[in-house]
Amino acid sequence: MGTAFPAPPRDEAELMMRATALAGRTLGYVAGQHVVAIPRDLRRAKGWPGQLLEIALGATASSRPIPDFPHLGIELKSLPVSARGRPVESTYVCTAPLSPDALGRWEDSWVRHKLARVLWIPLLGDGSPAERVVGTPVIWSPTEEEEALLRADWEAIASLVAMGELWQLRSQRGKALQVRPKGASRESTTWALDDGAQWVQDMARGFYLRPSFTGAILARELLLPE
DNA sequence: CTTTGATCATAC
DNA sequence: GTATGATCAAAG
Repeated sequence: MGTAFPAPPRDEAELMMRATALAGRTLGYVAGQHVVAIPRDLRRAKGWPGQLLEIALGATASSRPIPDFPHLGIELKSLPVSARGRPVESTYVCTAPLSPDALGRWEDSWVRHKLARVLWIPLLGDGSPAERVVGTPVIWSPTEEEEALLRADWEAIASLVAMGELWQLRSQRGKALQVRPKGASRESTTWALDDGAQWVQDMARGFYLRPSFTGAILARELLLPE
């Protein structure tokens, strides 16, 4: 049996060693190693795969707004993929603040910092959680092209927020980065500055990466046919 | 089949 | 409510 709660990895190399060692294992096996209960499906345990991988790899950030491996500056993201290695879901990045001050500039935005270095762990299979299989890990930082794409999408969104045009924050915007609802329900709200510079409650939203964007990363790093 | 809008669990 | 971990499920 493995250690219930492994210590954080010393460095990126050790993290990659651990991640590589998980490749080919089922989530059921990994859960057994760390004495983690397995849900029968993900309908009421949507974050389970990600949280299991955090435990298995020694992540420490928990629910704090910092990278999963703070001392390494690395964010961990599980990524469900099809048999052909294509992402089947978008990837949540972070909350989208709806006021210009909170959004800040691209250079010091949450999105840019979170995506500066990411460990992607593909997960294969769409059956029971226990039967899903860990894929080959990918450690990634945005290329110049990818950063430019993210920046352009982010700045288009930021300008809408700056003008208080909250109704224009639609999911269809953005080639790589989109804004979508993010909350417990459609009633989940957050404070926002509207076009009359008044503070109002508006639907809570988050930044997400489109599957085409994450798919291109996997295809390149794993030499998959696109 | 892909995308969008909605939703679930948990910590604080 | 804000943050983390995301996927579900209806619509296009």
